[in-house]
Amino acid sequence: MAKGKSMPTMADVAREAGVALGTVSRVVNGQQVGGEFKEKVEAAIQHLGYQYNASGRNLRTDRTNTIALIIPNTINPYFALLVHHINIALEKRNYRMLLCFTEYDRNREMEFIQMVRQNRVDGIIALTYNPSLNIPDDIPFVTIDRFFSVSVPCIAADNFGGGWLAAKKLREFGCKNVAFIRIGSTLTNEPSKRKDGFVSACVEMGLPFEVMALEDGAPFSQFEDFLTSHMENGQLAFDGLFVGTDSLAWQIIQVLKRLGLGVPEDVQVIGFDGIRMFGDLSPVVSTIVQPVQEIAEASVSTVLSKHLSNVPSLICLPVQYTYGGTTRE
Amino acid sequence: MAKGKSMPTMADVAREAGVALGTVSRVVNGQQVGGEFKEKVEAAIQHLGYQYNASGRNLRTDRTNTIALIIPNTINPYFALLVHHINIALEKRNYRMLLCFTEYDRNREMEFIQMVRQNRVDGIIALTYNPSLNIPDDIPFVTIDRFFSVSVPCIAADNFGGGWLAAKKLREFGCKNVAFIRIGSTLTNEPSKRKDGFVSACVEMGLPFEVMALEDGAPFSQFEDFLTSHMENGQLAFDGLFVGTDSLAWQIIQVLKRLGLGVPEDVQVIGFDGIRMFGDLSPVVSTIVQPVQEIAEASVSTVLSKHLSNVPSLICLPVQYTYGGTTRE
DNA sequence: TGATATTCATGAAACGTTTCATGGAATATG
DNA sequence: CATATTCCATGAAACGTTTCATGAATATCA
Repeated sequence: MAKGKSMPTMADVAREAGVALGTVSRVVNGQQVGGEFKEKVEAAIQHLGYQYNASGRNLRTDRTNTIALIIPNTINPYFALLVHHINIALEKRNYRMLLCFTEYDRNREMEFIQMVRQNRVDGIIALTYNPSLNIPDDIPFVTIDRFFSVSVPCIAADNFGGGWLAAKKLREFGCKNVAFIRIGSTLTNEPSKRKDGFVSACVEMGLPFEVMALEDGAPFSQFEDFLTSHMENGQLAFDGLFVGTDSLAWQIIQVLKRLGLGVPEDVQVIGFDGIRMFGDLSPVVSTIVQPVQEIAEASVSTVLSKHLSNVPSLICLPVQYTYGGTTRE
Repeated sequence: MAKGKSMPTMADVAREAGVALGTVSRVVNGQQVGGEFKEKVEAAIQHLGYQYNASGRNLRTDRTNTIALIIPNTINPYFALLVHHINIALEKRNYRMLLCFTEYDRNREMEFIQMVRQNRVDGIIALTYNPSLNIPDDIPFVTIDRFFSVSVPCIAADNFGGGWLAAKKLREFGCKNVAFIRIGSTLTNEPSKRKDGFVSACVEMGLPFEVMALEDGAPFSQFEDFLTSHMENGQLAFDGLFVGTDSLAWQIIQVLKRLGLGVPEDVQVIGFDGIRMFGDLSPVVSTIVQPVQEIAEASVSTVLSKHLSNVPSLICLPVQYTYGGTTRE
């Protein structure tokens, strides 16, 4: 390791400044130090180009100022956005992020838990699809979008409210017959409440609805079958669709177009997530936008809060509807 | 920090197993240890649930098994993909990744260099837009897409070849009049070679071409002006466009459609990067695909190679054309 | 002025690991 | 059987920091 042959240490600084080791430490950490001493130490630090060694500090304090983020990947734009905002929130507090990509692999998740323990992270934020994950009880642990137990705080969007809002919006746009479409075995997780909110609102408004749900791994063609089976001479039985995620919504829209249906003229589509093209251009579809920044901020402040026991076990953050071209404006 | 009150150490294991500290260390590190001892130590490790403390090891060895990745953000899909593959390449080698998002801010970059030095990372991989970045010479340093000097290895796609390929493809599709469009002050960087390759191929093939380049921060409307100024009774002067990035290509396509031009019927468009919708669906536009996985792998193996001086100063990796619906198939 | 309180630099200990010199036991060699 | 050799567990030192008890110097008060 070409690591500068050997960087100066506090001892070097102390020698150069003619003070004790502990004095240097207090200067570096911004604690009370007599003016004259402080100047000498700072001069020596400048002169030697001293940079403190985090390894030494970590060892001594048994803290690393690092939070592990366990997440499937960074390819999915929703995850990418989450990583982004969590990093910002951590950095603001002078924390580092240790990223672990699970790729939805449970074995990898287990190994990560072990690895981050070896690295003595100060906390873990996890977005996992493994309902039987063994959550360590000796490290502050917070989940996103997945509820495990009342002793593990969960941060999520208001999925129920999002589903509700989607139904309201479709009604507002004049829809007479709607459907909810989703994929993924998320039955016990927070995002499944999107359906509940949607259904509740439809019932309350007396809006006829149908639900089409596929388990993880089911062939996408089943959606196509579902749609075609609800068509009669070129007309779809639904004039409004609420789809569980933007990604799925996009795929559904391709199918609709292939079936000769216009979006939003013939059928209006609302997705969920708030994905934008290239991360910064306009939203891909009309959608219920997740409050990603707020989720990130809440996750970080929760995992870092010293008294984890006083913290709510579930935090739901408000969502918004955004127009993206697949509904009437 | 609720860190398990105090996790067992090697000393605890040694005591439990009735052996010396160093013996435990050698078992943990898989070094030669007599069978009987090894068993006893492993039993004690199991029994105590011992996990080694990386801080102690880092301090002692002056290595952290961590590489810093300095990159603008993870929102841009190209960056997200890069982060993804670099993480995989590092993990394969039992390295961790310390992520630094610059948000294109030079001050932040400088602070990161300092921070990663404090954290004693074993190397740095950087994708930076700051041509005057002060590159440390005591930490292995590798750049992606930006060439600094022969002493700093740069890994990049074959941008020249990509531009060349784009021109060939447009010609192959029957284009008679083409243009290159780009944005960004990348004049001294690798991606600027996209233009060079494109121009060279056009010249060689005798294909008439034009170049429209905007510096960073210029208003996007100038592209619109450029296009409209090259229109006459609803016809564009070009029947083929090569655009510097997929993101820009997407925006240009929106403008073309607004101007009543069909893509690819009236004008064919090729982008650069290989961005896919939602990270995994089909490509957004026809494009020259960056070999992201290869770039990641090369960056990691280069930064970790012990003898950085024997390493090429520029590594260009081959690109591919992919159909995405904005050219004839 | 003398006694007491306050401030703050000092020196040493401790964090958990790796590594190195030491030497005892077992094995090989003559 | 004596000596040389190998093997490998041991104990201690070291990595760079923070923190704590100590005590000297200064400030406060009667």
